[in-house]
Amino acid sequence: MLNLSQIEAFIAVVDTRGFHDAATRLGCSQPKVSQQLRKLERALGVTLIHRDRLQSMPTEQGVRLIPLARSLLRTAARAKDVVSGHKIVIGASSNIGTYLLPPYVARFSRMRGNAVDLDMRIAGNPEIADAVESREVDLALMEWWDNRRGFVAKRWHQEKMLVIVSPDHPWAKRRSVDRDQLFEQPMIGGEAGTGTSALLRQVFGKSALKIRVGMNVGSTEAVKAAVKAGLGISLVFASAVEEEIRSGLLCGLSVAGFKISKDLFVVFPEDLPADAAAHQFVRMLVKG
Amino acid sequence: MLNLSQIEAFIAVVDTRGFHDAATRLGCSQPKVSQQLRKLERALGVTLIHRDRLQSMPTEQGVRLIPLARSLLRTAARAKDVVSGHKIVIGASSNIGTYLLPPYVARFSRMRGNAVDLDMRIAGNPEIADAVESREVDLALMEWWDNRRGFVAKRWHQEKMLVIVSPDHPWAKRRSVDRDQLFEQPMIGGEAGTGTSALLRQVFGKSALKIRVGMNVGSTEAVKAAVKAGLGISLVFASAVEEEIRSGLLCGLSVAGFKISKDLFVVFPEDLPADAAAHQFVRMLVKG
DNA sequence: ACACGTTACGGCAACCGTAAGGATT
DNA sequence: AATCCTTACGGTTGCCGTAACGTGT
Repeated sequence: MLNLSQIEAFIAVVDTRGFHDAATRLGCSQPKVSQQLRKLERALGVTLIHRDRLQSMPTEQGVRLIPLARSLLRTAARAKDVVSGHKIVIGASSNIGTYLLPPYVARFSRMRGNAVDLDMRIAGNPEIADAVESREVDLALMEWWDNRRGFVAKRWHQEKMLVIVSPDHPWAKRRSVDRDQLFEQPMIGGEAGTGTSALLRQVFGKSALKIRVGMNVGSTEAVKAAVKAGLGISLVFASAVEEEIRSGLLCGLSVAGFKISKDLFVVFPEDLPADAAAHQFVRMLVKG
Repeated sequence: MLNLSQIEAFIAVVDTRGFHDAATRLGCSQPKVSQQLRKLERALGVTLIHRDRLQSMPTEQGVRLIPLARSLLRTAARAKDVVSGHKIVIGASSNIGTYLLPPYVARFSRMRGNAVDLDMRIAGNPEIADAVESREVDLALMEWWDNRRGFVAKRWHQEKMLVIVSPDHPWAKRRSVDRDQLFEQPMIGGEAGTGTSALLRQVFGKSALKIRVGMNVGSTEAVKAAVKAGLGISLVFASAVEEEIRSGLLCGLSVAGFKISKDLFVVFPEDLPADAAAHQFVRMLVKG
């Protein structure tokens, strides 16, 4: 049977790129790290770390192990909180976690006082999907969910999406833009795996295929910066640009004749007990 | 640091509702289970199992731990497959892959949860032979194997072969046909390289040479369609025509005085590790 | 008395830190 | 020589199976 302290040693070596530093971080002797690694490698039947004088690097197989290893450690670390039931971890995709979640968390904390210790994990939508599946988080607020077995997904919010342009853009003074005009402009893409292209197909049908994504900058903050700099236009959460639109740093437009909004889901395990704190959070979301 | 074998013991007790049965399942002594549980409970600072004379049940905290514990075990079990990077790929000749394999795959998936990523490759018998030799597939289910070096072939199934005719055929009402009558009719041939002609020689000896193959249509689905259309008779897997015979679309006959059945083999590399997921699949096939 | 879990004990393997060894620059 | 990992060694720990011991039916 695999041993978590071996996994911990492996991750320490990966992070510090050295056995000695890994030992320091773990607070143990360096030969112990060597031994743990060797055992793990024998158990798995592969070399995980390429030892090098300058820096020890994971092998190809080691790289494949890393995400699984981190997941194991995070899940194991949660065991204490889970049995106590007093601490819950909420996962959220970047956009949701950044622009929508904070007020809910504040409200929940006020409701429950400090009876419940609340933690958030914000990451990309695909990472959060894995995190809820492996129980690293108790529930997840997501932009897109792929119906994995054993989980419930409920729609809890419908977020309006806005086309944004810089104040120098020809459309800056307009309130809306025609579909065909929109398609002519290349768009700046944000976070991957959030289902935005699926949403566009849903709204515009086949003609959505005409949309060109000129750049993909990975995060909404980066999208906003790129649009402000006049690099192009984009489509983002209304909540994400509320501030900039009010202060005139960005201009938000709708698409004439279309209502573009994204359904947001809360996802949790089917077997989440109804009296768990996490379940109360879900009810708060879905009701109000 | 949490220990996975403690978690394993916990889950075993939860599943079997008893320390003794848990020990049996884990293949260890019962006091060991007690000890593991006590350690886990001390580590988490709570009682996880309510010991009872009749059945041991998880406490409220224990219940909360269950999903996380199962997740940990599943993830840990995946480690080996993940580093290997090889999801299991099962090769199968068309007939086997189409008519026999699916229930086995379903059963294996249930056994192993989603811990193993299973893929199938269905192609002609010769193609599958090459695929297993070049390690494109981890194991192959075949109708015929030419004893290439470095591989093990085990018989895992004996499939009954039926003569099939259309419901309009003079033999339609009969349950069996004489050998000599069979030889008079030209047969429709199916997939090449499946060893059917060798099988016929084995069953009928030299007289099998009298068999004439009037058409060769390449696949069993095509054979069935041709026979239904009254183009001739054929000899196919009983499993392949079960449905049609039940519904009267085809009639199946045996050959009087002969038992025609084809041995099916599972083929895999000699050096396939005994603990590889693919090897477990082989064991499942050969045992049950 | 029986069924089931806990406690006690002892042998043995595994762990882990110190110290020495190797390899590479 | 210096650095970094591996190997060697020995004391200690703790694991685990057998056996004895509660405890409730």
